[in-house]
Amino acid sequence: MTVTIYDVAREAGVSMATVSRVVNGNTNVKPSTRKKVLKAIEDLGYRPNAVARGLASKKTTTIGVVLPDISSAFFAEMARGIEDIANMYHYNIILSSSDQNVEREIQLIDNLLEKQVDGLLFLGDNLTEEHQQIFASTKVPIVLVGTIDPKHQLPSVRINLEQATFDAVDYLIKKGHKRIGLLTGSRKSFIGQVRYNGYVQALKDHQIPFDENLIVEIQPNYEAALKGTKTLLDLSERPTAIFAYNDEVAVGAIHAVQDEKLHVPDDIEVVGFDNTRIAQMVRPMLTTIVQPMYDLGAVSMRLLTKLINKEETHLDVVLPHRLEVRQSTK
Amino acid sequence: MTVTIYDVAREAGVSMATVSRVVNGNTNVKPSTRKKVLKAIEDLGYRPNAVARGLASKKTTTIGVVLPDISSAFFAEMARGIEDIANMYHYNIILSSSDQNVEREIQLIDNLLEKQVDGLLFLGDNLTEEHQQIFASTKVPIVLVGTIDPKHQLPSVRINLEQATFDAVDYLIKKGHKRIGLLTGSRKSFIGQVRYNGYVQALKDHQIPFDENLIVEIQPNYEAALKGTKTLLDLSERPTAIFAYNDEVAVGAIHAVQDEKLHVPDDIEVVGFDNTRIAQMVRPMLTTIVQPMYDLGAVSMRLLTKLINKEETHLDVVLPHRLEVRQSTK
DNA sequence: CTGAAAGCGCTAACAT
DNA sequence: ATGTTAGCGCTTTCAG
Repeated sequence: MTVTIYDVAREAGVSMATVSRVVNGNTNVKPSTRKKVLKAIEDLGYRPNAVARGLASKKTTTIGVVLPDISSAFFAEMARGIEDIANMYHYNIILSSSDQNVEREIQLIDNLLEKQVDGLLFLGDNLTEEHQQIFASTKVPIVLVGTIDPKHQLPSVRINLEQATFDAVDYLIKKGHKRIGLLTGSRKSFIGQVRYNGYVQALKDHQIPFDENLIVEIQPNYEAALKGTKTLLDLSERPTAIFAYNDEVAVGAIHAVQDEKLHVPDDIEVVGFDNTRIAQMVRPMLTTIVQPMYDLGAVSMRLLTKLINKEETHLDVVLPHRLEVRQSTK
Repeated sequence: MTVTIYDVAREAGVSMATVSRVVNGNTNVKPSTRKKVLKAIEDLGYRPNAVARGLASKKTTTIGVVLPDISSAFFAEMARGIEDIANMYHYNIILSSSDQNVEREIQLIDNLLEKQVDGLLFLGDNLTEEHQQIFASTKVPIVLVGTIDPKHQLPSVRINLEQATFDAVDYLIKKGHKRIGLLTGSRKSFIGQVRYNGYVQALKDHQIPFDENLIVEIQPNYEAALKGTKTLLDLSERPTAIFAYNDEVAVGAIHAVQDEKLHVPDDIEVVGFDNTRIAQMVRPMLTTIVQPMYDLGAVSMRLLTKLINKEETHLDVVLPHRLEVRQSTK
């Protein structure tokens, strides 16, 4: 039924080794026999079986990607960066959304490893003991994207999240704000902790008193942001600025402020995070921390190819971030 | 180095066939020997090699997905639907973005076929002769998502695009509009043609004269929408309503209108398409055609599993759409 | 309920 | 420059 390398060999009157050589672009083939083989391939409609090749060569040219949610603009953009570079190096990617569920993450990684991926890209806020364990169980190269290994043992590419958070809060403080609301994710995750630290550090540097009430932990989505902001606005002494976990949350914050007949940025200034497409698609346009999502994906994929090829490379890449000032701040 | 099924067999004192049986949950194994095998697996840290399994069984439990751009909210949402159902049936997905480039689409499909995917999901506006050809070259089940095969030979799941377009324009006409701008994609693509037809049909049904100037073909993104809308507004006799290709374009249209110091919906009404997350995250919130993106992905993946298992099933599934009226129309 | 043996389609030495 | 020969790690009859 299916035509194999063996059929091509017979048709072309050569051995399968020779067919394999021309298929794989090996130069040691006489032009005339190469032509014969190519013709046989064409005639028979031969399509190489990558699974067989993978078994024989122990390389699958596919890499596994585990991320929280592909439907999120943030991760989708990273995924695109990953894909483009993967493609450039002739890798395919197997994508899996984990919803940040540890058990599921582990299961997905295990599954990917069974599929013999040549490398693994992991995007997720938290690196538990279980993660460390499964990562240690394999020699497949792994790189962390957007996170960091608390133990600094795994390669990663990311921005300096604590610094970025610090920068945003520092910017607000320098504009005179003393009460800055923080709409953030769970402080139990590593990332949540890091961002919390950045916030606290900025306050400390300017000797501004810390108020627990100004910290609201939410799921990072629009609806939760609406509610979380309401909580902030209902405070007896409400904040004059809000730093949001990401752009979607920032948009929610703005709308919640507007719902209270207040004005952004005149009454309350809002700063987002990420600079996803939406940042420029709302009015007022968002002042936000620019995180180079596409590049994070692209660079980590590039790093992974180097690891796969056992090339020398930096193992902890920190990409630049910056604050883009637009209309949601004065 | 790597532990194989053979190692497990030796450790457990059984044959590899038996190990294979317990790994694959075959019932014909005595509980006591099953236990022995499980212990050996645990002790050795055995991880089945899916590539070898794929070669032997001719099933890879992975399906290929070709879509225009994973970083687009529209496709990312569909991808999530695909993924969830794929996971439910224990399939992995290999994702590839094509940028709607025909040559690249063909190449990606070919590559996926080499990888012996068990099924293929294709999302793209256009089905050329080349597509038909490569699809015909394999017996791997294929389903079209969001599009339709002009020749009605391939399974597909979609909404009735022409009807949806008609509905939106019809709605606008019934509100008294006679000059309705259409910000659309290229009419050369099959989809573009279908949507154009829906627009024209609605006009015809209400005996409203057609004006070519009201049709502006653009790339479906925010920036292009800004420009395209400007073109529309600069018309000597400008439209009183605009129907946009998708929500992002609609947002661009709204902002372009506002840039001209006009008001939405009072001066110009705007209708979007898709109902992506952004529709509710802008002010005014978008009136838009609701396209069930997640379901389109989920249902097509479900259909694909049926095809793979050679089960009976409908081959042309049309999912419902509807117009969600919000603030961008009066 | 369990084992033996023959592939699955290809790559990679090793010869020639 | 080309052919021969072992596997790669697993599934799947077929026996027993």
